[in-house]
Amino acid sequence: MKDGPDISRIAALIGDPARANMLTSLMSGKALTATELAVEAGVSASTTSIHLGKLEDGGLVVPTKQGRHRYYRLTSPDVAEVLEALMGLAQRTGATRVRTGPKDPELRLARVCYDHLAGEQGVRLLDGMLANELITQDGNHMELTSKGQTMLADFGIDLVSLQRLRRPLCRSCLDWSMRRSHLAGALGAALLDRMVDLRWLVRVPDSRVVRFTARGSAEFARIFTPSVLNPQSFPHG
Amino acid sequence: MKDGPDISRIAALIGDPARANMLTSLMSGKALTATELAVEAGVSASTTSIHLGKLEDGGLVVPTKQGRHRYYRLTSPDVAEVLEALMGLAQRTGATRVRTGPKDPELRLARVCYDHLAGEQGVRLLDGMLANELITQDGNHMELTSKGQTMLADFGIDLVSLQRLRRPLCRSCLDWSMRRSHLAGALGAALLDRMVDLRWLVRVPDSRVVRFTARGSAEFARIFTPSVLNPQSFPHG
DNA sequence: AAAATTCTTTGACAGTGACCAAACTATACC
DNA sequence: GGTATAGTTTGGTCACTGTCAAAGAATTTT
Repeated sequence: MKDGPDISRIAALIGDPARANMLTSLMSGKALTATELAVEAGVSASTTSIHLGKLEDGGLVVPTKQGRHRYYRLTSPDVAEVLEALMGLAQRTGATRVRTGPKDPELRLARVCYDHLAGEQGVRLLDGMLANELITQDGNHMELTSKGQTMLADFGIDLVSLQRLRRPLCRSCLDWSMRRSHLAGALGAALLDRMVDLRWLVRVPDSRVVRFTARGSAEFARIFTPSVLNPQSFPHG
Repeated sequence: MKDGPDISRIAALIGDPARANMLTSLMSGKALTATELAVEAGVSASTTSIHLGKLEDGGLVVPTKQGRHRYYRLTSPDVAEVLEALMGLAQRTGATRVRTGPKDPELRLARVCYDHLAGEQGVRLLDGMLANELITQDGNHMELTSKGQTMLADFGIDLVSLQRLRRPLCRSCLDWSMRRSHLAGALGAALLDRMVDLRWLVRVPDSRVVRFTARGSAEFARIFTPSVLNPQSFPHG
């Protein structure tokens, strides 16, 4: 009766605390060097090397050689999605980290999920885009409306080059803290980039947390909030 | 930088092959006894007992004492969702079971995901319901339309008692084989039950596979296919 | 009351895997 | 070319966990 793919190999990879820490660190979307990951995981360099080898064999991370550094990143947003799902279950079953840091509320409000915005604000973003009919959703499949295309072009996002990527433009990703979907995919990533460019938000160093600036917070609410139904004017910066 | 819940505990639980087999077996939605799970996992009764103790401590399964049997089931559909997500990743990273049985194509077509329909037909069901405007979706949050309420009542589903449950009525669940969402939640479960009652489909014993009967296949296509946009008449019985 | 069954506990064993320090390779900087 | 830095490999230790058989507890059947 044990039909389906074998999940134990992958789960075992994530099941080691040191490796889980490395993977969680990589959820910030940044590629990290082996040494940085060693510090995150709290183990020696040699141990880290072995762990990273296993993660690579298992297809969870991918190295990029750059000079004498090896930068590691998650293989794909799919991996990030599974990690988010696990975090959700871990939290609900009470397996929360003992030191539930002061960062926790900030993390719930807005954080990076691999390469796009997650948390309360991430969910709000997707809700707003759906309500404003910038995106239509049908199952897990989402599409940009023509209204959405105009709006995003105005917002400074180059849709043409995004569509040239092999990666799906819109995808939904389940949020561990909100239990709702937020926007992933190439568009989700581009939106995060653009908001950082506009200084709507700044990334907290060495963390997944992002902080909205005062102006960013106001603009974000004005433009991506469901109640707003009329055409918008966008900042150009 | 390792912000967020600790995922390694849960992943480690799933990471043991014997336990992974047990959990995968429980994806059929049936509660199984310790001995049955021992057979599935291919380990002795004593080993099974220890495994089940750990899974219980970890909050992944829940026992029900019944006479001299102990029936185990997954704690919640959340757990099933994580398992599905892991199966998806496992398959994409090529960690497929070596003996990729003949059941595989059937499994992709239609299977039970804990308590609702998954696979190609499961995805088709949700697509059809969205296209026919029986359900609206907004992020991960879905709601039944008034049209949907009428239709489902006609179909023989008691929405009043469903809504009395604590469980959300509509929920989407990501399908490992299709990479699309299918309908979970109380309604997803009720629909599966009803289709079994109507003998539209039969469950293959000791498996997650479900087989559509000839009539069931025709009726299902007629009623839940996106192209159908007009009011339907439903079978009663 | 005795026998059969379901499951847990105990005790013992084996294998695996995580870990580190030190030696080694490769790249970059001066 | 010599030295610092980044990462891997090697060798060895330690702890944990999965495993089973056999005995024990709980419950049903005869």
